[in-house]
Amino acid sequence: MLEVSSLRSPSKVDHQRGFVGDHVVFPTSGSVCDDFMVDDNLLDYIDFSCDVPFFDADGDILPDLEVDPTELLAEFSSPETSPTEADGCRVEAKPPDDLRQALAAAEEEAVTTSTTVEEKKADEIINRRMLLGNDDDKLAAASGSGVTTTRKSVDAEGSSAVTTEEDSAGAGSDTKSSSASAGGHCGKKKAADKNSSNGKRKVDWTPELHRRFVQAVEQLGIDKAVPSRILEIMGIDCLTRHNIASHLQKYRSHRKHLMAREAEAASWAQKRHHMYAPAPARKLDAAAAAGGPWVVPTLGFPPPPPPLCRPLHVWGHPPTAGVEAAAPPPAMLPVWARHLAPPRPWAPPVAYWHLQQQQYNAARKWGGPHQAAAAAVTPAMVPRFPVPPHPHPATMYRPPMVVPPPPTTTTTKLADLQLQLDAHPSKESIDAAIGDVLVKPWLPLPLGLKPPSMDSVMSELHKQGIPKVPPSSA
DNA sequence: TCAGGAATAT
DNA sequence: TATATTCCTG
Repeated sequence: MLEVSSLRSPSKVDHQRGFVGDHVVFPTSGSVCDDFMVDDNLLDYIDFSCDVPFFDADGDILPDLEVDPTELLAEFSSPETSPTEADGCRVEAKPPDDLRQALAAAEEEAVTTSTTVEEKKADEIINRRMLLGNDDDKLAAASGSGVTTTRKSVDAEGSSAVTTEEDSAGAGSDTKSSSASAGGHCGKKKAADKNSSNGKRKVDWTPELHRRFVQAVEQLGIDKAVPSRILEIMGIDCLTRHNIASHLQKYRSHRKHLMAREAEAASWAQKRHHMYAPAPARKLDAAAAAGGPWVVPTLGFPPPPPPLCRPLHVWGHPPTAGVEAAAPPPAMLPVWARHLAPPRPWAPPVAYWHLQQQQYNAARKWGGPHQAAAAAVTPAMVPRFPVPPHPHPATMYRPPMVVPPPPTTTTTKLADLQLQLDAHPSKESIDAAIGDVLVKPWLPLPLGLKPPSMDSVMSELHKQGIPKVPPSSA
């Protein structure tokens, strides 16, 4: 059968036939099979137990026509020929006479080798039957009158498409085949032939198919999910255990990879916390976690912010597509403890952004039932933290001077003092701050500034109403 | 003999 | 990169 147009661009016909190029296409709700669209879930409508095998497109297309049309046209295109004219898509528009003759010869050869009009019709019928299932009523409705006769003739004579397909498939792909198909075991050879039409065909794991896969895995549990059980639950006969095994391998690989990344991120966050939060600050963090106010660290870098990420749903599996569509996207959760949130936006490490991008990208492919939610996490929605102006090195380690607004009333003054007492660093923190400035002369200070003396610092603190801290008993 | 899984090929 | 195939092991 000659199909020049579908050779280069997957057409509607290709989808109806169940393949595009070398891939079997399991039509989904988003496919172009509008003619056969019955409801939103076409997958459920299709009978995947298709006893009529998937046909190999190669048998319908002349091997000679696999040549890129641009190559054919290259001979005929003059230097003045525009690129669009040299495009293969222009063949039908204005084919050169020589090319037209070549195509005609090829077409004639195609007709003589494989097909008659009836066979063309039979092919179309069978391909539609692939999509519609085996129900004869549907078949008749789809193909019109004369269907039965044609199919019978095909079945009786042995469809040239089927026969040559299987033969060519077996011959073509067994060049480095396993012993199962090329080892000479008749039983296995027959089994291989029986499934050759779908077994040899590359499975296109559409989102819908993957969704079923994920549901099966979830149902079994990731540890107990084995190909045979998954296949059983999925209930798609056209898939083989090997197909499932291969996909499961990739599924586990992706999952392992992402989990490792998550663990790495968590570990990194914990290290950062211990590295940059001084012990007194950690005490205050604990106090803040207990409900108290969070205290701005007076020394060191503020802890970097938790990149807000939606929980990884790449490998999560909500029960149904309907629930998934109705469910709102998962809430943004900070990777780090909430009480470590910095007072201002902070630039996240680049790795986190990349991680988010990968999560987004992976979710789009591997989100399965969560693809709708994953689609909501567009890159634009992933928060980008503006990079704050880089502080001058000279002021980087300077403890900020607390300048409270003048109290107006006694009550508010007391409240302010209490707030300061609550929020102010402990004695150890103050000592550390002073010590850093006084004891570490290598810390740079702005030009013209001298390190404050202990007395001046304590005086400043006293002015702010902070009483002297008695010597630590420890 | 078969299934599972990792490694390798396409 | 995605999927198929091969090979090894239990």
